[in-house]
Amino acid sequence: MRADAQRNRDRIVETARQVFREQGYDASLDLIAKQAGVGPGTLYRHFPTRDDLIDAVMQAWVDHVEETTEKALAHEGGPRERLLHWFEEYVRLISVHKGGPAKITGAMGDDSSPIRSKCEVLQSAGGRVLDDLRAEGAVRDDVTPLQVARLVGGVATIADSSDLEVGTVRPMLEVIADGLLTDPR
Amino acid sequence: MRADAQRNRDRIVETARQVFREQGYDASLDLIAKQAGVGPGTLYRHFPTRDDLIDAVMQAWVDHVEETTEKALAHEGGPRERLLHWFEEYVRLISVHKGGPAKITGAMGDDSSPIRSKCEVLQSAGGRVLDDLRAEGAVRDDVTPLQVARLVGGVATIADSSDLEVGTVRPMLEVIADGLLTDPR
DNA sequence: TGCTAAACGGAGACAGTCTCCGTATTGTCG
DNA sequence: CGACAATACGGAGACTGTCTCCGTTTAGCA
Repeated sequence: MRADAQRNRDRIVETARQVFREQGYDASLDLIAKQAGVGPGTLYRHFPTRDDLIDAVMQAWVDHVEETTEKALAHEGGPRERLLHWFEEYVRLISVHKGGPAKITGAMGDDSSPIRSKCEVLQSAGGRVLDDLRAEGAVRDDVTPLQVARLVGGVATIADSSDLEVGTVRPMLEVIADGLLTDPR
Repeated sequence: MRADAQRNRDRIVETARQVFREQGYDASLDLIAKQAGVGPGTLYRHFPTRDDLIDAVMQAWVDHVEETTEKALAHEGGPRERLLHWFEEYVRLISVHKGGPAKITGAMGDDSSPIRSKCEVLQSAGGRVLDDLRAEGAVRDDVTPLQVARLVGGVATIADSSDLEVGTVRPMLEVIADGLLTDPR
């Protein structure tokens, strides 16, 4: 890639990161272009669709996901405690941007989604948490990680669109956790 | 209201019902106006916001909700069976139009939403199902009907945006149900 | 230094939302 | 019946966002 192209690409991604954080994923792309000091054409050449741009923006976020997963796996406590801890981290992770929960949860299980690769990190993270608990016989095994992701993602989506406080989701996550755990609470 | 105003209002609602069913709730309002044979100004005078129009369209749907609720309350079977039956009916009800689950679940608990009155029917219906089960001591009492609506609405929202088959949601609803029920399964 | 492939960027086509205001219709009252 | 408010209509157009085309510029190589 030519040097100027690389420079512009970087500026667009950096600008997009800020604008998305402030205004959500449906912010105007032309505005992002202008703010980055490039023409709309340049933005659209680098990122033909909105999702392609979101994908690029998420690169740093992916690292954060991986780090958080490690911590969640090492979390102390009983199965219920660990499961809930992961759920809360998960909601926090996908809610960093407005509209994020819907976007990410929607992309899961959709092989053709441009941001699918990014969701995979999350999905495998959830899979690991679940596998660990399953190995102890703590959670039922007739539910797939994808289904769990959709359950928790659904709650996060509603919380996001209704501007609910993060703490508000806890009781709902508990219901899901209790529905998944095998042993009596 | 003047006779011509009433006539136009009716035509707009009827047209909107069809267009929403075909294209979802984000269909173009100017197109609905044109299709109804009125100017955009007329549509916007009758319905200042999109939600106001959706509210009017939903009037017939409300009757359907009430009828379905009666049946669900009369449904035979154990607590788990009855709860799940209601969940499935609920998902079906809010998913009649594309985008419906997000729209309806988002409006719940939002006192200022124009479509709130319509959601109330659903909410009280859910409350009745839950109350009945609670009276038998079958479901935990530390979870509010609103939280249950959000849990189930979340699943419906994801299913709607991911174009999932209706049958696909059953396992997820089971998790929620099991998380709510008090007795061992 | 000159050339060419690569990249830029902005004008503008297109679509949707929503408003303003001149025009038309309704229904009432003398 | 006829006229005159009050009410309602509707479309032109302002505004915003998406996305493309193509004439112009620039990087990087020989």
